[in-house]
Amino acid sequence: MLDKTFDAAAVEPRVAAAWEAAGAFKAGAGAVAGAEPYTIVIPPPNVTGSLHMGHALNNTLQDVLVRLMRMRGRDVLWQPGLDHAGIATQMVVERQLAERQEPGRRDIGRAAFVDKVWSWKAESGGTIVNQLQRLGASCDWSRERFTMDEGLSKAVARVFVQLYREGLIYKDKRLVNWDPKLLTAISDLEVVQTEVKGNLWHFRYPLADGATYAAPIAWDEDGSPTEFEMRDYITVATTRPETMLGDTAVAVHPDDNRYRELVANGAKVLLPIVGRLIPIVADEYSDPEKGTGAVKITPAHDFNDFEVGRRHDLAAISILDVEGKVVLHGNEDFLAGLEPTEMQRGVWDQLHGLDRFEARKLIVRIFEEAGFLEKIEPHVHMVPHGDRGGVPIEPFLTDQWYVNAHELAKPAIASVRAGRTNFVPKNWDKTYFEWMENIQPWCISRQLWWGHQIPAWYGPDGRIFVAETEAEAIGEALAHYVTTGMFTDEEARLLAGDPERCAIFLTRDEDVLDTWFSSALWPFSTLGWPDKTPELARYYQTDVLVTGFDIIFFWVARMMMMGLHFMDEEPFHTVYIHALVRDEKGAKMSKSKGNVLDPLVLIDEYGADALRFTLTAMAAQGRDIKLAPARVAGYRNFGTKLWNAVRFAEMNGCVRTAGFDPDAVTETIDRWIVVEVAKAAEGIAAAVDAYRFNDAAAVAYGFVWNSFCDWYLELAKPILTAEDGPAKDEVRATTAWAIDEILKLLHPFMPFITEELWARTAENGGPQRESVLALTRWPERPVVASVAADEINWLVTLITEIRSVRAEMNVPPATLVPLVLVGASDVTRARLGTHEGALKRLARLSEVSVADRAPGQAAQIVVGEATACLPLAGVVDIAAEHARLEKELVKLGEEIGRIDKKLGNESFVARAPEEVVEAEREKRDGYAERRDKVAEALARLRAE
RNA sequence: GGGCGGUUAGCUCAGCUGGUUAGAGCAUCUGGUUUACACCCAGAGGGUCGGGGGUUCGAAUCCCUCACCGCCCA
Repeated sequence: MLDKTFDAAAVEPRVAAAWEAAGAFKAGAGAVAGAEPYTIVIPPPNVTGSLHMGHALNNTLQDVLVRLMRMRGRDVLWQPGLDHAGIATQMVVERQLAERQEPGRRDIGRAAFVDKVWSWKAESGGTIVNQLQRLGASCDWSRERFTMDEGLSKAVARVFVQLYREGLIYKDKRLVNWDPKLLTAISDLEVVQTEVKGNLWHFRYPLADGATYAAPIAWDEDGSPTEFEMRDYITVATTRPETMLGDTAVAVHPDDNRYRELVANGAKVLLPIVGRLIPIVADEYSDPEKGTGAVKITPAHDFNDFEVGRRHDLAAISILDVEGKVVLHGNEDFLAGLEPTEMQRGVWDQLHGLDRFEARKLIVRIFEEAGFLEKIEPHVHMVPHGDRGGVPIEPFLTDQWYVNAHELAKPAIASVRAGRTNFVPKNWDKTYFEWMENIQPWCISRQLWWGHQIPAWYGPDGRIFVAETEAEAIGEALAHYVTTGMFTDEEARLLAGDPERCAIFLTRDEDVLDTWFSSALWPFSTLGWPDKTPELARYYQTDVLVTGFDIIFFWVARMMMMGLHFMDEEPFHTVYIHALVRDEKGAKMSKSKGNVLDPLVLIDEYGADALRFTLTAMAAQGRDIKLAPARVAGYRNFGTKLWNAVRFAEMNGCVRTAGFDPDAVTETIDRWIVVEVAKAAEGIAAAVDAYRFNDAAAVAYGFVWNSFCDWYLELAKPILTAEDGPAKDEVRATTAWAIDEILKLLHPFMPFITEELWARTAENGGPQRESVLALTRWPERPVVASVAADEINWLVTLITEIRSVRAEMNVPPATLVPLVLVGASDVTRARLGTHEGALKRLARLSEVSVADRAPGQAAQIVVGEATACLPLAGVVDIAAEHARLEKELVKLGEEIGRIDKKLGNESFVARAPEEVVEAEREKRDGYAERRDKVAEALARLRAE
């Protein structure tokens, strides 16, 4: 006997163990012979991560897809794994070393540090895997992969080498986003723009050689200048004063009349503090409306300035070191062409070695003291910050490795254009195109130790040898240097046999690759590529990538590029973009706001099934999910409802019957529920196929609660309480069968409770279960038209109407009243006979009869062709009944009037489709018939 | 500034390609222990579908516009 409620906490681990024992999630488990593969690769969570709501939603949806497909007999692989999260992981381990007061990364050296990272991973990495299992994610955990695995690393090396040889990977000196705290380059996508309250400092740069110009100082109403003054300086505004040390120009707009002559005359500015003569260039980058229309140009410290510098062939002078400290001494680029005065030297000495923010203060002070500071305006602006390190990033000029993303993006764009890969919802392709068509070179090198070390070696002359292994690189290098005459054949042979000497003469690039470089290969590297494995042949192309829109650039774009280049086929034909989970007020969940809902806490409180069902039910396309715990509680109740329905069946001896044939049932309610099951199965599957998860959940919920519990079981009660007999046997068997089907239908959404009930119901007898529910076939029965549905609809309407009238007339529930049906057809009379028990029970009737004439003092309800009369002399307020009928009459009159107006409109009748017009006519007839009957009932009442 | 999306019952949201009496859950109100379930049952109230304009025989649905809100990219 089942308890009154489902104990999720106790059951979930047991069910999980049963799945594990059955190998239920293994690739191909439960597949029918000759099944088509169905593949999803999990968007690899970060090895340092723990489960948040986004993961919970993402993986619930994948699991719904995967479980449904598995039940339909497809050869399913849901490939799990983790990415190694270069920066994040390195930070975690470094922090741990610091907390334990152990020697730091640089003290112990690279090899020892990487060992520490691996031991950290073994101990505490990947907690999210267990958390995903708690959610019920039916991944093939036996195939779990990690981007740093040997096989995946081999794939990374192979890809790097091939792209290098194809010229699609190259080394370049460009501005990168530099994190001065973590001392590494990061990609655009790892940069977050944060609003900062800063200042706009207005600096006066003196013009060289006594040049002057007329600057407007007063304007008329139209904004035309009316007064001018002669100036021997030009004012620039900046949010980053310290970068002025690296200024190499001042830019003005070519159409800006104020400066036209200065530009034409080749006037120069004498850069304060530095003493460099820098040109005034005309460039459209500068906005004449903003400030003075003149802007300082620091190509080495600003992305826009870098482009301006390129256009005007300006020097890029970097004045900061990797930690963001000013470096002037020994800075060749800076010193070039300068002849500093004593005073300047003194200032440089002060500035050298200062942190960038300290330098800022000092420079502002110097400008102020020199009278070159015009004004300071408070200014709120966006400052790029590293998403891991949290400090403002510094555009920094360095040598890095790049992928020619522009080239790789071309086929990736074409695939989506041609519909070989489709976004769901469709409009996300705009975001994809927007980004892909403006894609920048992808900086893939990172100055970290944790990650795939770049397979590039440098010879003594700096020549680069790129190869998958060190041995190959040495071979190539020696061959090369023999041809250049550096070594003889003999020397080369000796060197090749002496690894230690090789290591001295060839040094490997110290940097590692961006984590996303390896994630980009995920859809095929996890299947064994570059080896030609059976899994690769079978499961690539995968079916769908399920992810959030914020990750389109990270995963979708990169997987598309790499998949197409190396597999000649898109990694997935569909990209389902789901919503963001927000708090109940619609705010993004964040630790600082303290509005984070922890999925694990919700699982503890309500069970994994409740959380999953909630997320599924709320996963409407194109709208964010505002999650309130009350919703989870509501769907927990749904689980309890199911649990109790099964409990009720158990109490009534509803045991599964061997060879039960749903097509052979004869009781009306049984014939009805058989078809309803088929409808629900079809509705759910169709909705999931269309990625309309919320629709699927709604169909399942409505079917189980409203159709099955509220009506089928209630209608079954009179039969189940009656004497034993064939009807009771059939209802029992049908109930047991229907519950089996319901467990299947709900299983993709609520796997734990359904699996548990699948096992518990088997304990009550009946045939042995052939497998766990997870591997049981999904119900696929044709939906057929059935007269039983009409009959049940009639019954439901009749009961509902009677209940409604009773409530309205204030008939106490305990009072049983007689029902007299007037004007009933033969069919209705027959139905009345069939369902008398249910009718009496559910409408709380004392007796049911038919008559030719309505009894007096009765409430009257028109149901189809008949009128149901509740003789309520003494119980009912006849005046109230008058009013009720009159109200209904008015309402019917309004409806008819509305339709008449429509049908009276000539162009409606002429232009609307025939079936629409016909439907309106039928509707009108129905209303009219009903109106007549209600009018009759009213007349009868009045005559009394 | 560019792009995307939203605005439907007190709340959270459905409503796909224009034809419904505009739905659901929660909340509210009324009543209820009846072979499961009070995490329950029955019944009820509540919306001029953000404003304005247009297309159409017909608009919550398509178009334009305005307002407000949100997100992404500058």
